[in-house]
Amino acid sequence: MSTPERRTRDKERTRRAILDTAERVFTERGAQVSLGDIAAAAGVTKGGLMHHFPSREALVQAVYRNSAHRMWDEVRAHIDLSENRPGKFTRGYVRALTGDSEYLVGAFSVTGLFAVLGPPAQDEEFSRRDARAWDEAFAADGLPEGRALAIRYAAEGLATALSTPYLTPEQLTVARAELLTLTEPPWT
Amino acid sequence: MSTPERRTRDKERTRRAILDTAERVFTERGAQVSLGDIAAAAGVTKGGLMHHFPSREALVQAVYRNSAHRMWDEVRAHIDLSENRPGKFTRGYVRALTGDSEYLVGAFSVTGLFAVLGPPAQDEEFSRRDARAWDEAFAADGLPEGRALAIRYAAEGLATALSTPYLTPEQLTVARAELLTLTEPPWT
DNA sequence: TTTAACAGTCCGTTTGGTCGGTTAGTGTAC
DNA sequence: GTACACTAACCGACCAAACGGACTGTTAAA
Repeated sequence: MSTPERRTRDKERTRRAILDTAERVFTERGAQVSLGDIAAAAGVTKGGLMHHFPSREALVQAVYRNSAHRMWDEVRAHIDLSENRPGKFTRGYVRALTGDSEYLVGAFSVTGLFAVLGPPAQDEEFSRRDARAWDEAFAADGLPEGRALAIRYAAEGLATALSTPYLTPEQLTVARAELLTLTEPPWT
Repeated sequence: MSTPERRTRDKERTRRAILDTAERVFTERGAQVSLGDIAAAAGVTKGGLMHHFPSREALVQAVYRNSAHRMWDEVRAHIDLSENRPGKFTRGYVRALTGDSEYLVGAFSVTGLFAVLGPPAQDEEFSRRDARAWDEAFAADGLPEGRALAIRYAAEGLATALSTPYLTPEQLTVARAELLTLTEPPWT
């Protein structure tokens, strides 16, 4: 049959399930959740999880990298290719981070969680490369550096605040509109 | 004597030492550090720590509240009382959060750490009140809401990024200057 | 002498990780 | 096409270490 039937054992399917579940559980309950809890939430035993990710460190790293990639995907998806003026990338960044995508919120939370407060030096080289890539993308966007930095970190601050119950949808809407306006001239 | 001599046992001194040490260790190594490690870093045994803070929850709550108070103190200290125009409070906020005070960085990190990703409902009522107080302070500052939100969250994003090695001092300086400029008219 | 700020020890629980066993998938020979 | 062999996905029981917290002892302060 052409329709991929449901098999009881599927390496890739299980791996994905564990990865997605781990990301969700991490963002919901913090970084200290146990492997047993993650495994249970993913519908596997801890032994099964250990088969796919030989250590906790390995799982954390996989979740982290996966989220980092999703960040890029999501931002690219929010770039309006028809815009032929500076700030295109920055606007995509703002739209992605301040949008209502549950998907992206998880990715950003995990990225921040492990980048800022997670296990030290868990994936240093990768983090450094990723940070540089973001810097370069913003630098190539044609906005004055200060303005770009302000907008960028405002978007990140908003994305972080989205995980709390203290940022109202109205505030988010207003802030988002302001950030998009700030990407347009005059910049002075 | 009027000079407070160094006593070998001093409730308040020890409590402060534990509190400050705990905050430092939390920001350095994440929220999962053990009480034993905190106690050792503070120069006390775990038993001694348990005498001052009967449970882990109690210690976390004390650190959290302490940091929240320090945030207010630091921001107030950075307000220029001679400014007689809108944005006074917001500028103080920016100066405090984007300054180079190691002191404040720790406070903000811990606040964010436990507010966003820490133990759920560890001090919910207090958090809610605190969040409302910040909202009201910004609302009373005379800036357009969107502009105020953008600046506020940019400052917070920058403060968060300060804990990482990926924000250069030059970037911080430029971003800080831009945020201060954004508090001034014209606001469009 | 009394109080309380500690130190030191112990225990039940939880955690990350290991290991041997079980069974579903897959290639191969007939 | 089906029987067989082999690989690997997955399970379940287990262990040593670490943890939070309770408890008892010790000693500086009042």
